[in-house]
Amino acid sequence: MEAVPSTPARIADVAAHAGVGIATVSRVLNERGNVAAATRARVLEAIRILEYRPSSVAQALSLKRTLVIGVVLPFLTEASPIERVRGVVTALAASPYDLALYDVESADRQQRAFRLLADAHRTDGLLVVSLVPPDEEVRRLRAGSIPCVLIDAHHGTLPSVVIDDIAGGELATRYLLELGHRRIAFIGDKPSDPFRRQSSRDRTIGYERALTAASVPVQRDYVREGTQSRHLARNIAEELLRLPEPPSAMFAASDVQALGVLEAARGLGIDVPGQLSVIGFDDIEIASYVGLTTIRQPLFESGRRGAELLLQALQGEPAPVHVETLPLDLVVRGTTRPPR
Amino acid sequence: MEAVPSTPARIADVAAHAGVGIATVSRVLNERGNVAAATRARVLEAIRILEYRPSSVAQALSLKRTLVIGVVLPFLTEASPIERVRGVVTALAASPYDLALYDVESADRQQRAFRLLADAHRTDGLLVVSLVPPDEEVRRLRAGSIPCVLIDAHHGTLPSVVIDDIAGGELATRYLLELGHRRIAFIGDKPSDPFRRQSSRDRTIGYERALTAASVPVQRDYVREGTQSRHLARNIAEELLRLPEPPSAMFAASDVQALGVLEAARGLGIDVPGQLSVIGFDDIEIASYVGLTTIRQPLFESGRRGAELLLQALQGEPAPVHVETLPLDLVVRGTTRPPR
DNA sequence: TCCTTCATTGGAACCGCTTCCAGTCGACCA
DNA sequence: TGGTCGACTGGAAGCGGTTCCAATGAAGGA
Repeated sequence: MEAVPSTPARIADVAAHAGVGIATVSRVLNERGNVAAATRARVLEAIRILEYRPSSVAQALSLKRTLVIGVVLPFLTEASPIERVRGVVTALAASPYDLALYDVESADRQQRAFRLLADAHRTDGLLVVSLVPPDEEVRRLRAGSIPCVLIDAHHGTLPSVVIDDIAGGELATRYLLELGHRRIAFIGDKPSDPFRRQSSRDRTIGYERALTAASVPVQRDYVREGTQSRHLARNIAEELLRLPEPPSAMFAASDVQALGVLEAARGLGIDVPGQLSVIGFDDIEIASYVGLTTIRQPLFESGRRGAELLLQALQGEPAPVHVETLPLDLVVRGTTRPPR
Repeated sequence: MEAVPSTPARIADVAAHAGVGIATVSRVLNERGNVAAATRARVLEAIRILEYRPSSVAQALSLKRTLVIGVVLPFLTEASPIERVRGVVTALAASPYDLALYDVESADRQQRAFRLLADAHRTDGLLVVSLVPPDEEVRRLRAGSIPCVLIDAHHGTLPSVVIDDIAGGELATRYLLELGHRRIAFIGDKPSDPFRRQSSRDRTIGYERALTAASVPVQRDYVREGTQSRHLARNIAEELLRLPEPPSAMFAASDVQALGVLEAARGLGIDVPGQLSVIGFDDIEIASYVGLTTIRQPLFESGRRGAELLLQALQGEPAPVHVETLPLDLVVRGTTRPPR
């Protein structure tokens, strides 16, 4: 039985044990070649005996890279960001990079996270989800030459992976229009939300555009906003359904909100899709369970793709500041039907 | 306008700019005191001008701590681990620690993750979720004196945060028995799953124990196993419902599986809870939406608590190898009712 | 007035690894 | 057989911090 040292071995210990210089050990470790087979064997044996593992911290300092990729995102609470993270994890699995997660629920957390990450040392690259880093931090990142890819967000000088939210809003709305609906309500994010997603606003634009294209006037009281929560969406939907002239269809800017709508309808004894059609956005896991008609956006894929772009940039490839737009699909399930 | 240096400033730059030694800058940075107010001001000014941020990598090397906590977990795919991670994130938010995420979907990923983490340098502490690290790695962690807390898993020599799965299984089953059910089926995880959770097996034990206590014989063909997926659970539930003498109630080892059961019932036109009662386990977000009766386990809390214990250990407090058992609650909603 | 005390300060060692660079030495060629 | 070449090898200089320790000098006490 080989003795286990009480303190982890350092490269010098290995060198001493093998009777070689530390440079040689390093060469063996990094397969730099130029090491005699016999020497190599002795070193490997010493490594085995001492259970030596190089300190990644020391390597990071020496090589000026950490092999860590930071992922900054708000709303870890929700289903869709999680799907994106899964995509990132998958893409990173085959790489030597670790993933550090920064959830920013509040504005100051956000501040802190970016500050931390822009310190040019903690991570080699950054993936920012559904958030636009302040210009100041973008400048810092650039100064530290830390590549950064945005997912579900736009910035003039950063590559990003997005969907066309306007088109998505149009797609959903047009579908409802084609079914014959004319009284179509929209439930999106609240503009006052500091984290308000651009995406929600764009979906609103798409919604209005589709209505206009179909010569259906946009009614102010059919366009409502709450935060990304089922509960709030439910309240809003209830209000809408109690209107003198309630909508015959609702387009929610996210599936989570659509669930709130369904709940409201259920609570009020309103049949879906008999009396009310509902369409969501995202196609999260539960959507298929509930049979929700929705616009599918490739969440998992967005994370994977973003991570791939970042890895490329990390490889030194000249990752152009390009915007990659992922496709959207209308997924028709059971919550939509022509109006009576 | 102050010039922004092209390359990030190092502590020596600050020292030079302020006309002091680097030791003094470090003292200011770490508020070690013993620095004249005027000197301090000059240093701070230099830091501001140069936009200096200490390199955490260099600090890590020098201080022998990384300020990173690793979280290892399988099934990032699923709702419940995510809830736990949220708890961890919350607990860590107030601390100076970052969170590195290691998702282990396969056995070799698992191997790799533990290997990486036990290298004694990458993280200061480890949180392992729903997984038991191999003894070999536990030894390594101990050798590197990296504290480790288990969540939803047991190990003789490591502190952990768990629930009493046996009691949970009993609680669910007893409730069904009290409603008057006698033909109660159980759907759990497959034993052949390499990641199979101990928890599922324990719930089975609780299930059997409750039946036995009520003098209801355990029927082999009422106890089924699949993996943690809605789809498989659905298939299994369909089989059960097609039995000559189908169960009047089903206890699923997780809410996700319970959803599969509900789906099966819906597909077969079987009314829940009219003809079939269903109870799940976990109380994930959707459960309340669907109105699923379930056993609530504090997922978020488990992550928070685990992180707290780890932080304590990191503070040098003698974290005893204790097992913290979190409480379970029966949450009665709409999917259970006495049999006809 | 001289010495001790103590707040300040900076030099230098060290954390553990990579790598440049110079030195060794046997092999091969003319 | 002398010289050149090239495969190996190890010393030492960073990477960017922290901190021990000695040095400086002004203030306080005898």
